[in-house]
Amino acid sequence: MTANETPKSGTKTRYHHGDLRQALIAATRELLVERGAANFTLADACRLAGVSTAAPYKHFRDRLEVLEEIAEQGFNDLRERSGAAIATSGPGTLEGIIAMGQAYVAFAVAEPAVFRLMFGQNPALKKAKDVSDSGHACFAGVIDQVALFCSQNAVQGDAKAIALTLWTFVHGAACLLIDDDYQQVAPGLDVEALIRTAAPKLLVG
Amino acid sequence: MTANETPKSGTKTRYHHGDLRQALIAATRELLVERGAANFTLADACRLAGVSTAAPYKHFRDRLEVLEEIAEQGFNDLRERSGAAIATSGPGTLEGIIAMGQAYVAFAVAEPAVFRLMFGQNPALKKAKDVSDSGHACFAGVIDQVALFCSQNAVQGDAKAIALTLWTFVHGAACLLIDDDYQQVAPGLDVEALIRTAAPKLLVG
DNA sequence: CTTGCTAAGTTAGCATCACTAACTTATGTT
DNA sequence: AACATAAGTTAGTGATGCTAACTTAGCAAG
Repeated sequence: MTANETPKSGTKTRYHHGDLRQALIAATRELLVERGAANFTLADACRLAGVSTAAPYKHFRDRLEVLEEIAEQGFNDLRERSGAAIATSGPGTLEGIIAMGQAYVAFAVAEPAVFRLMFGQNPALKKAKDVSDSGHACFAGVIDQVALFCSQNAVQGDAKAIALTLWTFVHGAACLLIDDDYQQVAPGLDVEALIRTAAPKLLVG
Repeated sequence: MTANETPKSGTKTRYHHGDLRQALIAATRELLVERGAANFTLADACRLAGVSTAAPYKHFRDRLEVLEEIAEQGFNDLRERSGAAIATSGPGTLEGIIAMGQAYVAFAVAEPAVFRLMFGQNPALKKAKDVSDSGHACFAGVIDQVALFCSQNAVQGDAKAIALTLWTFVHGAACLLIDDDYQQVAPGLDVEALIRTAAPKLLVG
């Protein structure tokens, strides 16, 4: 008799106190922004949500399951942003590919903690099937898009290999940006320009 | 009367129990390899070194200071590896630049936890002056090397910008490799080949 | 050789955290 | 109106980071 399937009104109504599950996710995201995943404590998320420290375990197996859910939402978010970038810039075009790269970096900058959850090393998290599937779907979209460009522009060479190359570059840019590593050698670097310059080189070569 | 300056014999002799400072660093590195920085506990390092959990505070300010020292050693290690790669492949050559990139990735693969400490987000760690300086020196070497190539081969364009582009790509490859993200879309990818292909494209344009 | 200073260890204790168990509240159904 | 149960509570366990106060051991000077 899991009464989860038919909540009272529309989208978010749950039992007593409202939707604690989503409230905890929101609180966790807030804390992740402030202090990073390493220093985040579930107890503080409880305090933010105004519940006892035992309450989360009615909704989540683990401290980790909260992070899993956030990572999965992150992949959906990233896929939407990529899709939007392609849609406005034209599928299969150089501009579209570049816009996708910019969207990738923009996402990392907007949600660095979530980005690190998604791509950072966390074996327990990556083994979660939902997260793994979301990630795969996300990457598949990117690779397909690059393959489309290759076929439309008659670019020789393995489309998948090229896509991997582009992803590698854009991912590196995102990491170095959000981890403040660029600041050491090139403060105020224009990463958008960096991508705009490098993308065509890697695409045609 | 800090008696640290003139130890009894040569290099590592300290007071009673031997060199606990280095023993703790070694133990910490071991644990970092096994479980990553997030799940590492100082208490376990103490257990490995065979001392009480209060002992570290005679040698380190903090749990964090152990990590700072490891990060700093990591930058020195990376600089040595880069230097060796250049030395054997010829300074200012394409092969030299590529070898440096491979050395960067090889270091990340050999010491993923240390690599993450060095480049990952950890504001408290990056503010440590020793770590910051080591990092800067390391990057400066790389950039100089690329600049040398540019002048020797009469490549037009800003040498520093090109160096940043190369670093971005190689760093992305290292991250995606050690975080197991390539496995999702391209299991068994040959990263060395990826770098060998991309480097010339980014260098000349 | 003894005395004493002090670096380097110890045990004991604090506050916090993740998580569990057992109890209580309140909600929707019958 | 009664009840079954989802969703919350308090209380408790073991582990952690770190501190305070005590103990041990190495070195130097008298």
